[in-house]
Amino acid sequence: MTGRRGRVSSTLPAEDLMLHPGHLLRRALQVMNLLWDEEVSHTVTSPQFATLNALHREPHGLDQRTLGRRVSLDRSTMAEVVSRLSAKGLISTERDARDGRRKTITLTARGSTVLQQLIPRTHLMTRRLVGALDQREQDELLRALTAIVAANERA
Amino acid sequence: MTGRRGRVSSTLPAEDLMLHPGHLLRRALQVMNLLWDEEVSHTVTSPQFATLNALHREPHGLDQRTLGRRVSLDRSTMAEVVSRLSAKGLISTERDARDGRRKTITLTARGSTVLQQLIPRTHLMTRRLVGALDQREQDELLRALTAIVAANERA
DNA sequence: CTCGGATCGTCTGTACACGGACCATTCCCT
DNA sequence: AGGGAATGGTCCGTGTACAGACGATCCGAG
Repeated sequence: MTGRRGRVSSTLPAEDLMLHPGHLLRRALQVMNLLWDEEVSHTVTSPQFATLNALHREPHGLDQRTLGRRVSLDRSTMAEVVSRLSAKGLISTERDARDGRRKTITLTARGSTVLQQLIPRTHLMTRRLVGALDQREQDELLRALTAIVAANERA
Repeated sequence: MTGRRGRVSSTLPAEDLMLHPGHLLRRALQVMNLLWDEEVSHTVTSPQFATLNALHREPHGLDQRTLGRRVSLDRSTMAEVVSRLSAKGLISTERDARDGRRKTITLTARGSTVLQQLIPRTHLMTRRLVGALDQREQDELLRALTAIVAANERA
């Protein structure tokens, strides 16, 4: 009998990763990215879409840091995303006149058009992503993910 | 009245990303990675853990491609993960004698020890990750993520 | 007005993640 | 046995993702 007392030298069985929410989150995101490519765009990624969306109806634009907070990207990553969107002509950047540290990011006309075209496609993608779930399960998923994110808003 | 017919020139309102499962998946994974660092390990990442775990109780080892399939990593990424785990001495690689194309990956004694130490920590991490949900909600989340992943097993 | 701390953006280094091109090896069919 | 297709690994390019160091700028306390 492998008792409860003393050191147990035998190794534990391998973990079933399918029971680990963390592992499943990674896999689900992989699926999402796959569907994004198929249904939404080959050129604009989902973080890029989120960025364009955050700039929509912000006539004065947003500085890079604030933009990052809105779409949940850190400084470094936001800088790269901004650089790529800028190269594609979907946003324009300008140094803030009042605060020399800040960079003001604005949606270009082309960026706005692209955003409008992409929005309905994201909904199609989402339908495929959660298509295997019934309405109640979809609601539960949204609630659960929101709770997880909200519980770690700190920092 | 902005009618239903004809081209609508007015722009649609910005999307609320909090209602997009795709966006929430990305954010939830960010939270997971944060908690992983705090609760599990600063040196072994979650894909690395998944890799070690897949090798557990595989005395003959696995080739890189099969390993990748088990943990859901493509060839390129698996190669890098293997390289890093190898550098840390947690796995060992060897050319397959029978099939010169294959590389056989085996868990080292040190890798096995590290894996055993990490397993209980991953459970603590998971508890924090889904701590805001009651048991039923946790089950629903697992079911939903599993369904999403299973629905895209193709390819 | 000046200096010290806070803030913004940049840059570097590390790590996942994937597609495509490429080479070596193996497998299968003739 | 020979040759073409399939397979395994590598390498390159692109794109998130984040921490830490750094310089420029701003802001508030004295």
